[in-house]
Formats: sequence, C-alpha cells, structure tokens
Amino acid sequence: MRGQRCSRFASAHRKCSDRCLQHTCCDSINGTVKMDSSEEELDADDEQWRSRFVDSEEPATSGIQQKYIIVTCNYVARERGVTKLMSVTDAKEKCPELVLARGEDLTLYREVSHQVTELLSSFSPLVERLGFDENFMDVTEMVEKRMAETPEEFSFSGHVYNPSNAQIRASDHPRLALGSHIAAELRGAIHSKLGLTGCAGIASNKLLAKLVSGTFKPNQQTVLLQEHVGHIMESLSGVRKVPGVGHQTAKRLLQLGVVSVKELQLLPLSDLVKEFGGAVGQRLKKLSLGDDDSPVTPSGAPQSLSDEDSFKKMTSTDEVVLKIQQLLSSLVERMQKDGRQPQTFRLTIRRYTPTNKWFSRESRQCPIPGHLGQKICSGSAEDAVVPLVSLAMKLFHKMVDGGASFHLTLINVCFSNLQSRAAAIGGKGAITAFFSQNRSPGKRGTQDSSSPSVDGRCPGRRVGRPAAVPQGRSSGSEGEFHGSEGKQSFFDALPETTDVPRGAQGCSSSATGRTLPANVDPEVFEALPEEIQMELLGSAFLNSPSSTSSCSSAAGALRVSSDKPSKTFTEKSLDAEKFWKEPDPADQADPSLTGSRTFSEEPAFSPSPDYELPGNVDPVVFSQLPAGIQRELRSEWKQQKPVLKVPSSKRSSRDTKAVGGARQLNNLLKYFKPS
DNA sequence: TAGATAAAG
DNA sequence: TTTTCTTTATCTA
Repeated sequence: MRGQRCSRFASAHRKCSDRCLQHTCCDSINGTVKMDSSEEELDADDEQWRSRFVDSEEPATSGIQQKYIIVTCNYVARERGVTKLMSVTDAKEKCPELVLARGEDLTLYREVSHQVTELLSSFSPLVERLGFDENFMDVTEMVEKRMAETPEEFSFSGHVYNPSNAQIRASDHPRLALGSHIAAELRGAIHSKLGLTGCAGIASNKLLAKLVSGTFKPNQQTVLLQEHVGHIMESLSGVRKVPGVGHQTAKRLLQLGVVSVKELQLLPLSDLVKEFGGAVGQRLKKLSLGDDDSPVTPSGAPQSLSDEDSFKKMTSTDEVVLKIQQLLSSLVERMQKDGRQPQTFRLTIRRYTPTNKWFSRESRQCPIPGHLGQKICSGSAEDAVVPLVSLAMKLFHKMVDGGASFHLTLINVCFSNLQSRAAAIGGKGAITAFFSQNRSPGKRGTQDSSSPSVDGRCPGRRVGRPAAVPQGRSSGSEGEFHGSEGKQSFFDALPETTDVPRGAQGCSSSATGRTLPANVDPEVFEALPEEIQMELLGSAFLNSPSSTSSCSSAAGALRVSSDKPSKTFTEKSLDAEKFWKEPDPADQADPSLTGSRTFSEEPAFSPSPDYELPGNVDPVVFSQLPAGIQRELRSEWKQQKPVLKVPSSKRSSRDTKAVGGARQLNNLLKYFKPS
C-alpha cells in the first residue's frame, strides 16, 4: 500500500499539435490516511495518532506499517531519512518519534479509493483505475465542449512543465489549458467532497500524464506540452521509470546493454523484437519515445476479489487450514457485500526457496459449484466457508504433496469470474428495469435493446452498450417514481434472487410462488435444479417486455458537472521563473486544500450520492442495494454514449465470451418455448 | 477455452 | 526485495 494517491489523466486526441496530457498523482500520505480503522486494537492508538498527527500544528513524522515494513510515510518522515519499504526497526532507529499506523487492513482504503473513482466518473465515464490510488481520465470531450464555448482567453491552471523557462502562451495550447482547469476542478471536487488532496498531470496520453503528474508534489498539478515530451522522457533516470517497464523487462533490457531511456530509444527495433517479440518490442520502443496510444478504458466494478496474508514460515497443514479459513471468512464477507456471485475460486501460495525467496507464486483454480456460489452471496458466511475451505485444500494438495515437508510464506484466496446477480436474474438490462417506472408490460421492446451481457461484467466496458437507450423517459420527472403506485422497495420486488418483478407478466407457479413468463411451463420449470431455474429466469427476463424499459439518460447521471467546486485553487502565476525551481514547501499547496480527512467518520460510501442517480431512480431504494450492484448500475447509467475506444483485440475476446454466454441461455430457454 | 503465471502498479 | 491488493497479457494443455 502506498499513500493515497489519485492521479488522473486527460487527453485531447483531436489535434496532434495540441494534445493535452495530464497526469495527477496525489501523494498525500499526509498522515490523514489511516487505513486500519476497523481493527479494535488500534482504536486507542488511533486517538493518540490523531492528536499527534492531525490536531497538532506540526505534522508528526508518521508512516503506515504493514507487518514489519514501512510501506509509505509522510514527507516529514522522509526528510528524516525514512523511506518507503524500509523495515520498522531501521525506521525507528533513524527516527524514534516516528508515529506508525497499521495498514494491513485495506477495507477503508479500498472504499475511499472507489469513492474517488466514482466521484471522477460523475464528471465523465472515461475513468480508468490504476491500482487503488491512481485514476486516468480522458477529458477530451469535456475539453471540446469548453472549446466550443469559445473562451476569450486561455490560461493554465497549475504548473506547466517548462525545462527551458521559455515563454509559453496558453492560447497556443488551448486544449491543454482547458484540461488544466478541468483537472483543478476535479481535484477541488475530490478535496471538498472527500477531503483528499493529490496531484494531477495533464497531457496527451496516459503515459505522459502519469509521468508529468509527479513533477510538483504534493498536491499540485502540471501540464506537459508536446514540445517537452523528449525532455521528460530523457530525464528519467532509467528504463525502469518508464511506466510499462517493470522489473523483469528492465532486467532483460539490461542484458541487451540498455539502461537509459535514450539507449532504449536508440536500440534498433529489430533487436527489441528479437528479444521480446513483435508486439512487446514495438510497444517498448514507442513507450521510450513517450508514445502511448492505449485508450482510457473505464474500469467498472472489480473483476476479482482476493485476500492474502504473508508470513515468515508456515510448515503444517493445520496452520494452512486455519489461515485459509481466516482469509475466506473475510473474503466471503466482502463478496456478500459486493453482491455478485463468483464462478471461480483460486488459491495461490508462495513457497520459500533459498534461491527465489520472494517471487514466484503458484496457483490453482477451479469452478465454484452453483449451490456454493449462492451460499457465498446469500447464505450465512459460515455455511459457505466450510465447503470453501475443503475446496481450497483440494487445490492446495494439487500444489503441495501432503507427505512432503513445505515452507510457505504467503497464501492468497481469490474469487473471480464474478457474475452479477443482475445477470443471474436476467441480465443488466433487467435489473435496470426495476428502477425505471416505465415498465408497462404492454410495450414490446426489442431484444437487442437490453444488454445481453451475461458474464457479470460491468456493462459497456468491452461489451457493446445497448444500441439505443430510449430517451423518451423524461429525466426531469423524478417525482413520478415516488408516486403512489411507482414506489416499491427493491427487496419487495426482488426478494433474494427468485422473484420476478411485478411488472412482468406471466403465470404464477403455485409451488414456489414465483412468477414465470407466460411461455414457461411451471411444472417443467420446477423440476429443474435451482441454478438452472435462476438462469432461465434470467433469460426469460431478457426477453420479457419489462427488460426493455428505459434507463436514465446520461444527462441525469452526470448532473454533478454543474456543481462546480466552491473553492478555487490559488494558481501559480505564469511567471516562467517560478516554474522550474524546486517546489517551495510554502508553495506546495493552497492551505485550504491541505485539510485532513479523519477516518473516524462514517465511511459514507455508496449510500445514494443522489447527484449521480438518474431521475427515475429512488435514492432510498438504490441505497439499499449491495455496493457491487450499485456500482454496476452506476457504470451502466454513466456509459450511455458509445465512447469507449476499446482496442479490437481486447474487445473481440470479451465479446465472444458474452455472446457465448447468451447462446447458452438461449439454448436452455428453447426448451420452454411451447412452440 | 480454462487454467497458470508473469508482469505491472 | 519487502506488503496487499488488482488487472492484463501470454503461454499451455
């Protein structure tokens, strides 16, 4: 874990001459980010920590500890010689007054991370998460919209990367200039709504936005102009600093004699291709030149949930069982909150070996039987954990011979292939329909107007969005949904996963009380295993009139954009002299922006930030949904416009998957069609 | 196509 | 050179 860091990126792709790259990173482990609020044992510590850190005038030297490591620390501590990933012993030696907070429990950090992403998504759907503390954002459209409003004068907000101190006119870079103001507004919103500070970089692609965002830290932002791309790339201390070049790649480059970015730029492409293959070789070359055409791909809901623990030494099966049980308990709890149903379980271990102590994880995975999957999301946690532990142990013994001795240093449990309950019931389109009042059964929708994505992924991410969302639903009619007959509780309409909403017409199965579509024979239906029933209900839904009713309009979902942050940043003047010196501590930020966030507050996460709900959604009902489903619905509402620049390679494989899933459902469904 | 793993942040 | 996650790409059976 590192400090709370939110970076975002804005790009304007229209004009090469005026591409705007923006990258922000907020390194605000300003002591206020306390990650372990949920551990009781830390509560006492918490008070002490807050009084020393937050309330005092002088920030304490403070850091976040995980196990015996300082994973990150604030700037005061860094001045005293504490570094990231230093051992606690060393750090205490250098700096005895160092105040430490435990950071193993990522719950709060994870939640706040999603809050940041969601807040950004309320401005534009094109937000891509990078880890927990960075976000890229493509603000091209926002910029173009402002361009069309023909501003008289342009100015930069924040810093401009300007190594030569040359005169720079904002009017020569209008899109980057506008991007810088957008970034400032976004940072302002993050601060005023979430109490977090951070940096931003503004540039023409993700790579450059990320690189330039760190130019002035903390809590500042920087624009990179195209003419300085060469400079920023060559100023990197080595290839490892190029985002996209990791440990292994750097090692292989070293074997080719490549250490600096310049050397990588000059290395013949053929050499790179020989070593890394065509695709990677070309990508590396482009990256070295600051060229990155990867799109901002909206992240949506997480694709997997995992939990892990590391330790010095674990050698007995009993310990392994116990550890897996602990990990699974908390993971299942998280899974239940998420609301989706995992289809795959994976167990990962790391063994101690003298040669390769700290890399090399091994894993085995297997499908989760449907009944168990259901227990995970709806049963009691214990019911699910017991069979999961035995599943995990089977996987464990695929890797570790029961008789032989072993030495583990890490265990990880992971749920993936997450299928939304929405999908389990009837696809995204169907669950969306619950929130719209326009579900008169009389209106026949076309099948393809509901998203046939049955794979549980965030809609619109790689799978095509519904072709045309009816805009006819007057988005200004919030009141209507609250009207006498419109309002119903979500759980009333959809107890667990079995009932069909009232709007759907069909016959009722007497034995189960389920309402089935008219073309389904209730007797045949009930003879089926429950999972199949669920699946069929899903497909029946997809085809039912209710699934085609309107979603909200994008405008409704993005209303925040009119909510300008009340605070304005004190921007640096554009006086060139000021740009290139080291950031003056006094200059680091507007004091109004360095406020702290106290994490003792209610983690006001998902409950209905109504500014981003479509007008026809009841915020109260919405707030009762599991966080995962809320997130998913929000992504769906946000992504009304076909803006995603998904690379074709990516898209094809995912689409194929989705289509395959739909085919399965259709195959099952045909047995129920009387004709 | 699922599973395993490397690589990245 | 160690932490706790999460995503994506690539190789293999």
